[in-house]
Amino acid sequence: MPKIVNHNERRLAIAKAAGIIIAKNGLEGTKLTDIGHIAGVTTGTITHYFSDKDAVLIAALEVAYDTMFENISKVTEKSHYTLLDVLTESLPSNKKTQRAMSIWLAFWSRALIEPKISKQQAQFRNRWTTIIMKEVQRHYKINQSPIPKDLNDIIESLTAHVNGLIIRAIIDMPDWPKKRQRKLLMEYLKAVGLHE
Amino acid sequence: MPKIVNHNERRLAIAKAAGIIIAKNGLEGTKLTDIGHIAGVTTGTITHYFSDKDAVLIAALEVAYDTMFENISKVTEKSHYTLLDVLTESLPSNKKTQRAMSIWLAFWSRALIEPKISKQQAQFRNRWTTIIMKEVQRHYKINQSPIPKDLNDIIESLTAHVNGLIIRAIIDMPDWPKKRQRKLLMEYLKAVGLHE
Amino acid sequence: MPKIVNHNERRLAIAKAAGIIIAKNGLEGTKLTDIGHIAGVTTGTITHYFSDKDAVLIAALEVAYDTMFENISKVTEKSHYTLLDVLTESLPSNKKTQRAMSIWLAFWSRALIEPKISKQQAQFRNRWTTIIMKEVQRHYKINQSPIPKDLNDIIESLTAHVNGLIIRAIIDMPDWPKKRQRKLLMEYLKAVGLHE
Amino acid sequence: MPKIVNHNERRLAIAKAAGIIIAKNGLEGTKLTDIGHIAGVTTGTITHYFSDKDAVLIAALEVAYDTMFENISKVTEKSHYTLLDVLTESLPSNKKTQRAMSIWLAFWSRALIEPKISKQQAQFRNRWTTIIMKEVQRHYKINQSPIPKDLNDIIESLTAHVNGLIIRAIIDMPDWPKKRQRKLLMEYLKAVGLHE
DNA sequence: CATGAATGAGGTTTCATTCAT
DNA sequence: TATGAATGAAACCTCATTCAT
Repeated sequence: MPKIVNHNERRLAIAKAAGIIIAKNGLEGTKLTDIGHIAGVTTGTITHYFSDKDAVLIAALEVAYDTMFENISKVTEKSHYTLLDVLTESLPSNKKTQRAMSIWLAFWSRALIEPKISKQQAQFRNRWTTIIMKEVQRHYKINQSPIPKDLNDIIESLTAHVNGLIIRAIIDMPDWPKKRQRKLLMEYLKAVGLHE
Repeated sequence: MPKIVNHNERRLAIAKAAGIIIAKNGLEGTKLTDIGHIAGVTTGTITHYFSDKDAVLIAALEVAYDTMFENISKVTEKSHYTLLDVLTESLPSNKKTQRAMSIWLAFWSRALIEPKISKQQAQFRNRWTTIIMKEVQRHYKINQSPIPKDLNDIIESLTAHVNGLIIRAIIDMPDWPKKRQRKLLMEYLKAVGLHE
Repeated sequence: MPKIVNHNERRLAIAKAAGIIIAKNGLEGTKLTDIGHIAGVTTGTITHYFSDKDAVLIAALEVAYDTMFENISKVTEKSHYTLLDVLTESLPSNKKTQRAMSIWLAFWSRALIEPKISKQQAQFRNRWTTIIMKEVQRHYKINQSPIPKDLNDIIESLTAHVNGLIIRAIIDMPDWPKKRQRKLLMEYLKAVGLHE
Repeated sequence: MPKIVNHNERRLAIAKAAGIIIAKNGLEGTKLTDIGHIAGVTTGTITHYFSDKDAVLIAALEVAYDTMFENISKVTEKSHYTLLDVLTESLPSNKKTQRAMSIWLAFWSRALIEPKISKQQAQFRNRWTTIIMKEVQRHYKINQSPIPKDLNDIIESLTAHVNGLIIRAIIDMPDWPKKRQRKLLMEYLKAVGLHE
């Protein structure tokens, strides 16, 4: 009988290791040997679980996505929460989310070049848009406001603003503690009628 | 007898060639040979004019920055213009600015890793903040509004929003024609009392 | 409880699968995983039945040899046949023999390097020479000709010629249909007094 | 001013080194590092002069071809020579030609797989056929014999025979000194009316 | 000063073999 | 006995940098 291992578990472990290296060294500074070193395996093992180096990187991106979505879920499962609470989870407020955002950021420029990454990003954006759309509508309902006609643009604007805050926060981390991130986000929401 | 050429001119030509390649292939897909091919020189010549590959890349980034600032200057030199007009120049509205923004985007993730790039980005941000600060104050003056106490946060929020719009526009270019970029920016400015 | 299978049967199945891959991809393009794929087993199973990759390849060569010798036997078992009939069986006239010859050809250059392969080839050649020697003597007997003194050289020359025809036929297959192969062989046999 | 080197000379030196390794280790046992070791350069230099490993191997094959054709030319430039003399030059009679033939043999099986090699071989065969055709016609003229109708088949048969002798001689070198090679070739030529 | 030929370190990837079950 | 997961050595190739002219 052959060795029995949990295929998905090992894939996940390698993907997580890849995420650590990507956040630390950037996408082009990520070497398979370094990933293997963190994961405790050799490069041969990595390519046994992934077709390609690219496949490893994409798996790391997926793990980063999942981290964000899980955080959002944790909030929306509660009985009382505001749109601000949901969106705050999308900001790099703690070490874990910071790393997830760094990984995410690392892929942006590559998405411009490689269609495979571009598709992956688009898929993620759709997931995010769907969630936010639902939460924004919930906000209007709770506040008994009518749903605006240009809802799509409101969502796009909100998305852009959150993206912008993420970048600013990640790049100038010391100047952007969690409180400030949340405060600026709140000001924006107030201004566009999404907080009260 | 060596060819006599203008040192700075050749540096600029190489930096521009580098920008073309970065916008096309991304930062990690940029090879000195490709840059040389565009600039009509070989790698030996490039490293003769630049200490390092990194120096070439940074020069390309500076050229991209200059493009943006020049565009802004063109607007502010006019007699009548609004804050919206100024900020619109910072969006990837035409081929040239799109390329400049792509280059800029390519450097973000690297700024997280390399202090040299990080410093360069910070320097650029300061320049930008200074300009925008002045223009925002001009807006309040023209509209005879008092200058808010949290001016810094307003600038930061504005910066974040513009950054976010740039990313969204570059990554999903076909869905983001110039008009839509400007419209969404205007909505934001109205919401935060920086337009009309 | 392990599966109960016939050891020799599985070895043969794997060797045949190896032959298919060798004919298709050449000796250096032959991977154990591909052989396993054809045979419906994994590499672990292959190396369980064979000491070595080389052992698998040699087994494939043996199968190819056996194909040729079986074909010859089928002819010599008949009551009436000529030397030409026997030799024709050694030419790549149909799909099956073509594959056998391709496998055989693949091993030639390796025989120059590896003594193990070289020995195998020598052994095969001896078997072939013995058969041909017998058939040539039968030819002289039937035609009531005296046996020439330089019989060995005649056999060698004949062997060389057949080898040469095989190569030409395999490499330029479309130009070498069965008829032409047989015709050219016949011309040679006539010229050296081994036909009619 | 850049370094000045003779590009073709260095390519040739590397190709020759490749030929030495191919003859010694076979095609799949040929590593770029070994070639570099013989040529006194590193792998980087090799790939600077050749696009690919394949390109190096093909260059080695071309050098082997040229060796054979040069030997033939040396004979045909003399005032008196026979067809046997010409063909003898195509046999692996000395160390140098033995190596050339070993290289040639190494490529046969690969020609079945790779079209690039196949084309190269076809090109070589055409060159050889042209030469031999001319020499065979010269033979008939000198001997005042009419040119047979099936000249093409005669050439093909002759080619096949020479190929066969080459293989036999290379594989069982100790048993095939130059004299024996020439003797067997002569017997064949006599038998088909191409010697006297 | 200016160039491009040459370098070689190091990364990804392949694949026969090993070993735990 | 039989299997397939895991390994890791080694090969090719890329490309920034160096150096001779």
